[in-house]
Amino acid sequence: MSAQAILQAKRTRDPEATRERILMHAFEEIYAKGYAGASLDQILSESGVTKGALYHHFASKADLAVAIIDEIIRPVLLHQWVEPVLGQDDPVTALIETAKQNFAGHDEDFVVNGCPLNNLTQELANTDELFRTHLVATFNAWTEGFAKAFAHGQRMGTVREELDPDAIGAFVVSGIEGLASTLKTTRDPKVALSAAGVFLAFLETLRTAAPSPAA
Amino acid sequence: MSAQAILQAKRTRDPEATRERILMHAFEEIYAKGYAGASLDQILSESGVTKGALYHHFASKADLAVAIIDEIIRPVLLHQWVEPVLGQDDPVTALIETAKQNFAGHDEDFVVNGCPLNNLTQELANTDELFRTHLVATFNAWTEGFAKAFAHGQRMGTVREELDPDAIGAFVVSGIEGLASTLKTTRDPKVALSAAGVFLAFLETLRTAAPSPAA
Amino acid sequence: MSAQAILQAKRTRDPEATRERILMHAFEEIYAKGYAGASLDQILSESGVTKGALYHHFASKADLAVAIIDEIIRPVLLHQWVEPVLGQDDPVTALIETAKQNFAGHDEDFVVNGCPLNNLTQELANTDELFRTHLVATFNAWTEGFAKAFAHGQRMGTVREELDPDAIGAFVVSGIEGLASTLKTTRDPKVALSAAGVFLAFLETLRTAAPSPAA
Amino acid sequence: MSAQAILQAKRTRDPEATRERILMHAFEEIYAKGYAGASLDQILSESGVTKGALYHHFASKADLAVAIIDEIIRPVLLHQWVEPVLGQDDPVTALIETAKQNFAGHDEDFVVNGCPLNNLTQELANTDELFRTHLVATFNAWTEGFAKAFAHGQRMGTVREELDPDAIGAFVVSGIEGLASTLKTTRDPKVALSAAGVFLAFLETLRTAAPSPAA
DNA sequence: ACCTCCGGGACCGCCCGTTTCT
DNA sequence: AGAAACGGGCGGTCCCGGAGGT
Repeated sequence: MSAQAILQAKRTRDPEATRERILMHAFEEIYAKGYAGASLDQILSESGVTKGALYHHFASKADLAVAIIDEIIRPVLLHQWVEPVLGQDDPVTALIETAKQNFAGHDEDFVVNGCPLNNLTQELANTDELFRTHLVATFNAWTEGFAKAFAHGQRMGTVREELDPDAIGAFVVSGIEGLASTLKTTRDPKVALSAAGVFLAFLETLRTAAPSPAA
Repeated sequence: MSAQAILQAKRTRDPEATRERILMHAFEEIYAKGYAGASLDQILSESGVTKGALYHHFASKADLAVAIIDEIIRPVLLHQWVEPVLGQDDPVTALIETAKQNFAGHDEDFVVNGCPLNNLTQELANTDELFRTHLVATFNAWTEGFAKAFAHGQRMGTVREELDPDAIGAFVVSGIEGLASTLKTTRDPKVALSAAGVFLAFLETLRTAAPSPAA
Repeated sequence: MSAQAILQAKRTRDPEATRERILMHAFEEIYAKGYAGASLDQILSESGVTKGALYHHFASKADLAVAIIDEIIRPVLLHQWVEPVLGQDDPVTALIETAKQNFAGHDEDFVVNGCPLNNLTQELANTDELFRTHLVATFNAWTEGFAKAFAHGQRMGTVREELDPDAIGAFVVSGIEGLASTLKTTRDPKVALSAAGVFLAFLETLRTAAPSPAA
Repeated sequence: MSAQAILQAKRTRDPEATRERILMHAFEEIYAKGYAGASLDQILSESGVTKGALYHHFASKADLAVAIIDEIIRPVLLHQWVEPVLGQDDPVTALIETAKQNFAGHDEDFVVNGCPLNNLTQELANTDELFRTHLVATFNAWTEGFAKAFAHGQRMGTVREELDPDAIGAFVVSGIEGLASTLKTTRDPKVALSAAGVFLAFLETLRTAAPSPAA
């Protein structure tokens, strides 16, 4: 069989691609309407996939949601927030830059729909232990990413030594979630950005020595 | 009509009480399961009220949710967070005390179900303009309450003058929401409280030079 | 309100009648296709009733089936088999006559679909304890009806005294079920009737004294 | 191809064994849950066979059921009931012994699930002509087996001559089915055995004048 | 001979809302 | 003001079967 034939075959019968199609469209639908509000039929009709294919790849709607958390939300979150900061000798500056980009370069989706993790957390964390497990795992990965970054900064002498990296990591994530929630509520970037400004000002206080907030 | 008949009628025919019953049980159900996940039939059977009574008092499920936002969530929130701070000459100290109480004296509900406003915001802010209007109104009332409190503190000389009361108010609310979300996700008071500690430490920086908590 | 007005109102909104409509059509459908094979949507469309009405009167498909057993199958069975025999001084003769009528005057339904009790028993007795409870209750009512009739015959001196009424009652019901099953299988009244002939010949042996089967 | 490869292939590619696996597991599932209630997917997962293999060996679910009737139910039934009786000079004694064994040495399955033939008959005899054909063929084989046995007994002088072997055969099968149904309904061996006692007593009346069980 | 992947229909249950009536 | 009957539609799930591939 030639390489071309393989490619052609891939087009008509490609489980990986099918799974991906479902996953992406399901993410969009759930992101926009929430877990309970999302309709599998809607996801199916928009992705051009059938019931049979869906239930071949996922055991249930809940299983689909779990896959979205693990395979989409978590990696994207880590990519957007942790990667640019982790391993930097000056994590505070890196984090501030990252935050500015993520809040300023906000796509419409982020303003309207908020943070995907936060959405699912609010809706599902108290309904099903399965969901909470995967949501917590994502939250922890995010938190620990920041904690590691700050600890490295402490070793490098750019972050104040007396701080607890874990506590700061948790607070930073918590703050980001709060700001995302505020942005989604008000839909007014001005309000959100002014609140974000206070947040960034706080981040400055994490540095060692010189740069004080009341300079 | 005999006196007994009147009493009997009073018991079954009490519009205010009926409305209140519906409202309270609906709040509980929606608080626990979200708006989409809540079932009117469930609310009805738990409150011992019938469909007829429900639709006499409320035009629709959405109308019921709006009433919950306006008549339960908003007043409770203002009572718990704004009242203890508003008008205080040292609002920062008052806020810190309030925050400690609200986060430490956490009832089980708050740990498991999170902040009611945040829950509804995440689920409904992007689905229906009606909902968003009432959610934003609540958010603004909360924010402005803090802003006023800080402005008063500035006039009293307990809060640093160069700060923008509106921005701080928005950030504080945003931070509270984020911490509530964290608590709901992890269900681990230790994690949430360590993040909250950072938040409180930040609040301390809002004071004027000489920090006089018990002055 | 005049009597006519009441009747007219009854026509448009008559819960009893609606319940009855559902019950009858559901019985027909389940009788013909079995419990698992029966479709609620089919029952609804044939009875002209809607889902809302159905689930107002019955909690589930299972609940509907239970109502059919209790309110249709059991009374009809007792009416057709037990009533003509119970209290008769010569129950054997009465039973033989009844059996002849029920097997000979068979409607098409009985030949094709068999005994409703037997059908449901075969399908459901081992799947759900709820079903079995109601099926056993029906079976027992039938059996005990015959037992009482035989005991009365014994007191009247028409039934041989050494026989155990309960055992005979159970055997007679068992035999009727077996014959109904045979009729349903073969759809050949000749075969079924020749087997039924042996059954009736056996019943003759239950009498006292003179009339022996080999007379 | 190496010897090992051949062995490996043998293990996975053994059409007869695969067919047998499917057949046995399908029988168990249908026996327990009925035809409509049985799930092909369930059968497949329990037997470790795939859809492809199933539809290679059987054209449809119905075809599978037909194979079960012809290749499992019929031979087992004939083996259990007819073989011990056929060709015996005293078929009545042989039948009584067989019946005692089959009803007393009841395995749990038989008590709970009843007679496989009876189950399928009740469910399917009136839905599909194909099914009925095979069910009737099984029923007839059973009936005729008994008829032959009784005719032989008549020639041997152990069975009363004036009886019609076909009628008795049909009645006996009918009676067995009825007793099996009773046992399945009540799940109470006492009730079933007392009814069975009456049945066996009837069988005794089939003998010629001098009852010589051990002659 | 066998297997993964997929097609699409239909099922039961529930849900929100309305109507009729007291 | 409140109670009960009813209207329909949509929800997730599962199911039988077939097509494509090895």
